[in-house]
Amino acid sequence: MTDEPRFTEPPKRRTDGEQTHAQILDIAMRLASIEGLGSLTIGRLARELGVSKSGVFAHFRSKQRLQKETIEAAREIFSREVTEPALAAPEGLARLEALCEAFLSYVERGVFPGGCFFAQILAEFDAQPGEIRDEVLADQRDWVSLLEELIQDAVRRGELDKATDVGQLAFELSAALEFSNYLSTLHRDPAIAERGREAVRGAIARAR
Amino acid sequence: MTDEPRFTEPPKRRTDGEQTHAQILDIAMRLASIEGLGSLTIGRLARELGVSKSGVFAHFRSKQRLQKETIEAAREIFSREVTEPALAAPEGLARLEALCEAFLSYVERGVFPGGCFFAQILAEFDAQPGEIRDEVLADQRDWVSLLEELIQDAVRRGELDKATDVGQLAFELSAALEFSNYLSTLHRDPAIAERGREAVRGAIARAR
DNA sequence: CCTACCGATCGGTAGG
DNA sequence: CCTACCGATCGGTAGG
Repeated sequence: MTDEPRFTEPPKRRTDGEQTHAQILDIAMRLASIEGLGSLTIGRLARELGVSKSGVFAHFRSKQRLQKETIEAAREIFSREVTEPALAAPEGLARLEALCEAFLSYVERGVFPGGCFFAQILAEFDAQPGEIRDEVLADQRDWVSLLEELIQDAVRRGELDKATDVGQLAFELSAALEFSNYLSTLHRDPAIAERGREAVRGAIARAR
Repeated sequence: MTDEPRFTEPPKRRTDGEQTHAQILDIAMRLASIEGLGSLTIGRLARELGVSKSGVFAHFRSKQRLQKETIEAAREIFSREVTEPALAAPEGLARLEALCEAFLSYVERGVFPGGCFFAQILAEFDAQPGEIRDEVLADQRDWVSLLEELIQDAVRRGELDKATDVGQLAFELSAALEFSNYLSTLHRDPAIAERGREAVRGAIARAR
């Protein structure tokens, strides 16, 4: 691979070892979003970075550990790019709408080159019991909890109907967002994100 | 012996080679629905079937070919389990509803042990250009075309509103069905299919 | 369908 | 971070 633009270096000082560690995880996240977390190999990462295989291995000591740290690094990106911007919106319905828009924007902006990292590993590990699937389950629950919390807030404030089925609305919003992610990635067509936006608008309008 | 003419012999009697070929594809579909089409290996299939690696290899002559034939075999299962039963319903809205229900039932019945085969390879190959992705694209287009056709029929018959956005409704139904598949597979909770059913009912009700 | 093999790559270890 | 290595497995070939 060629040198790709990196995130601008944060002002804090890192040791060389910490920098390399972070660089490995950066490449790992991008690769995993495209080819899956199971297709990650230590040798491949070493080639991409131009170091020896055992040079990469030394940072993680097992493939499982590499996979888990890659998920953890992706969580930080997701928080920074989706959750935190949305939580900056005013509480209530506006914040719920901001979260949905932040997700669609994150897919459109290509934060991960293979689409949403967590949508990828959901489909990859949904039927493969083990520690990775448990992580996927936890992330899925956190996402649904966040959505339900924002929906509940909007209901409490009278911006959504008291009779709203909170779990059902969270399901329908998630379905629109995640399917939008898969189709956008497949077709590379910006019109797909608009389908997602319309679905989100419709689901929210019906709950008013 | 088998030298005598047999009039009772079913015409679909296969040679041993054809039977083995079909058995390999059967295991390949199941495995791919769980672990992905990229994780299929010839050696693994050989072990599962109790034959030699090159015994399996001889049937396909390349991994690509194995993958493509696996997709083709899965299409036949999908037709038999989802599309054909739905097309047996009366034309119009009833047929559209039958298709959605047939999909949810196919997921619930565990036709593939890892959930819908095509949802799996959609997520797996959406960002990996190549011949497999092209197959995924074609299948996705066929699915959307079928949905849109049934929606259009229902509109023509006055069972759905003339103002219905056909493409948008097809998107929303697909989103509910596919997300239902991923979550059902992840949680192994029958309540998820009900979320899907409710989402389908809602989307159709709004288009009436 | 088999045995016997090929070069490449896998995750991981030893020792520095 | 490196070289050098381990046994296992990969896709694929040769010859039967």
